[in-house]
Amino acid sequence: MSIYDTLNENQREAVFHTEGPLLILAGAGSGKTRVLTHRVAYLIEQGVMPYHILAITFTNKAAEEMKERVDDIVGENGGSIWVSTFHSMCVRILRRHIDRIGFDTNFTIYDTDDQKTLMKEVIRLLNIDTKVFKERMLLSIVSSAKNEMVSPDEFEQRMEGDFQKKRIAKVYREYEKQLKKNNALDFDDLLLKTVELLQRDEEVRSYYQDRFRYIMVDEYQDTNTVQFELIRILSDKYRNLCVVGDDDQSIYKFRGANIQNILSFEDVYKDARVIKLEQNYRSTQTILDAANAVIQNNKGRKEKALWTDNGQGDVIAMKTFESAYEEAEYVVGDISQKVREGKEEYKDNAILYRTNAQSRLFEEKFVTAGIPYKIVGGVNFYSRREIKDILAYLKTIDNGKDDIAVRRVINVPKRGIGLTSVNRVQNYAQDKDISFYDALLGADFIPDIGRGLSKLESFVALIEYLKGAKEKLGLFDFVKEILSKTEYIESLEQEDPEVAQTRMENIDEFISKVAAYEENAIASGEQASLSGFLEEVALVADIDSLDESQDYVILMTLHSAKGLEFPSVYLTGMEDGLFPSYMTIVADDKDELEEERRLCYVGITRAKQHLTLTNAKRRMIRGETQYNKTSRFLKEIPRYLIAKGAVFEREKPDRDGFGFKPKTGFRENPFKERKPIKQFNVNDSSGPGYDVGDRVLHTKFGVGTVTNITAGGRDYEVTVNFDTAGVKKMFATFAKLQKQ
DNA sequence: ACGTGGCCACTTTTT
DNA sequence: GTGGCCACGT
Repeated sequence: MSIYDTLNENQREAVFHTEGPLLILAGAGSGKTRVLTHRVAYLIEQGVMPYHILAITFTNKAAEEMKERVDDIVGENGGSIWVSTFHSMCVRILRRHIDRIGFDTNFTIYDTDDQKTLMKEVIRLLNIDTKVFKERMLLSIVSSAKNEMVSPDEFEQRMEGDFQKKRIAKVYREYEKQLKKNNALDFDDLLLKTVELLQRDEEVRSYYQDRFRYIMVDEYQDTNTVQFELIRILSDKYRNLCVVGDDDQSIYKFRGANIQNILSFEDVYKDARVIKLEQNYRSTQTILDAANAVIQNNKGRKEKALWTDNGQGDVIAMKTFESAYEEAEYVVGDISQKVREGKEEYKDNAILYRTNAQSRLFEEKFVTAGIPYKIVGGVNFYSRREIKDILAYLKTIDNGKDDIAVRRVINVPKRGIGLTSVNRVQNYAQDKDISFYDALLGADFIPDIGRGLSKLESFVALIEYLKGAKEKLGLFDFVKEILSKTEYIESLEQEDPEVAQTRMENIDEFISKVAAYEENAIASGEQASLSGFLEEVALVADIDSLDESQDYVILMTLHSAKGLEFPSVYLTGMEDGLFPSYMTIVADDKDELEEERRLCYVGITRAKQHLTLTNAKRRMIRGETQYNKTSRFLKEIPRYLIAKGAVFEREKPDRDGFGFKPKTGFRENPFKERKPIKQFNVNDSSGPGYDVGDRVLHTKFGVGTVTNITAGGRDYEVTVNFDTAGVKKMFATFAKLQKQ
């Protein structure tokens, strides 16, 4: 009996085929993760050093899971294999070697917001008319150029003769120049610069080629041109490249994914072995039939048909509602009922939708019904204002060349440095061709700076002090020091007491993340560096925070759902104009519609047992009521698979036990016990109101036991071991822990 | 220097 | 319905 006995014939073949290029066409739910992990185990068993194995996944979460599962099979041996996303792998390589192509190794990573700010700057510098070229559009053009590995020079050549487009080439060039000046890379650069480095530096190239003798790439259908080039170079010496993907699940064309990477893999690698995995272990036959029926309407795909042993299962539920409001009410009520009857847990249920905006109605219903839920995506935690402010301080201290970060915090909290002063510094820096912060260091040479000088000097003194503090303190204490020395919290309260509460909760969560990062680093014997933390933060996706051990209903877009599975799936907003989106309908572009259809296919195949499809006749979009028709994708599902529910009537929700509170009364979120914000200066003898050993309740982390309390200068620092969320350190003032 | 009020564009999806 | 931006007033 070996671990490979549980695999089917095709899966085994994929596991044992270790030498040379291999394409695994893995249909949804066909056990590709099992194949990949077993393949790693097999390689190690065959005597391959773990050190020589590289596995690339789509998200950090997938990478974590894979590491765990490999460890389960081969023990800690798996520890030294590289499992990471494209982006984190590139960062790791670049941090070591990017100086060889003329960047500092402590570069900053720019997120979408930073890119926007930078682009605005470029637009200003070049006097671009934003009526003609929108910054959004410019960014997307630059991004696709980078994804296609087109340099500014090439771009300009291609645009020869078109005056307008030549202007875009100028924008591209200037944008690149600014990035370099700020010692920053954007997301696309992470990939592009790595390829550039490998192409240009023979020594680095052969080092990594020799290191990564066995390379595996998951979700291959969503790789773009640079990513393809990257793995092509890396695998060029040993050619042991195994890619796994499903062309029917390619949904990131808008982000540069090149479906040709998978469709023509066999043309590029003539000796490639191709293995199809068509047996599905996830869903019922009914669900698969529906998925197959939908996807069959696409033309450009590799023919395949999923099948399963799982049996027919339930028919698919389909409900039409008068309004989106009723749709949400039904879904929430249905889940609530199933849980009450003990049929399922909350976490068995996922609500999927096309656009993030649709989450709002569901959220409202969940709050009133008192049901735990988790929304994935939407406004990224790290792009909230207060978090970006703190991050900008950290970046300023970490990389003084990052002008965008410095300019963000120079007057936050308000310290009387206005636009005029900032512009003077800016112009001076530009003149002398030095960074913004370097200009501040020599502020007394700046012409006309006048009364602003003392304020600038005290800002510089603050940053310089913090730079010193960074060396002496651990990361956690250092972040606390920043908050205290800048008086950031106080300024929040002063500015707007209403939202200060939420912002402080976010800051509290951020601090917990810092603590978690530090503990994690110490546990794995690494150094908890500021740069390391910033890097991790820049590369996390919201989906990475999904925690299967927590019992909550999960809400997310169809895009985020890729790679996941749930016993019950609600595919909501199945309306023409919403899904497929209005844009793709009017674009009248077959390819775009096919991509939407693949998205539908992804959604359907997330369901293991129960699939519910819903739509609403009327819904508010951007404050306007729209009347949409049933989604064309719904009509592609054969009728016999569907139990069609009548149009929803408001049928005595109370007797049905939907459990909704009457509309009047009880509008407050029951999770949030509002207490007056406790002031700083807790130097009184009362303590935080609980003690070591007490059981306490936190709004986000649930119940836990207090393991430590230390009195800081102005606040108590509490360590709590939460039953589900693990150990967290936090400030008593933010945490608002309730003694149980 | 900084706050405010009105106008506008925006929403498809994200590492 | 919301957030960003500009113009204006203090």
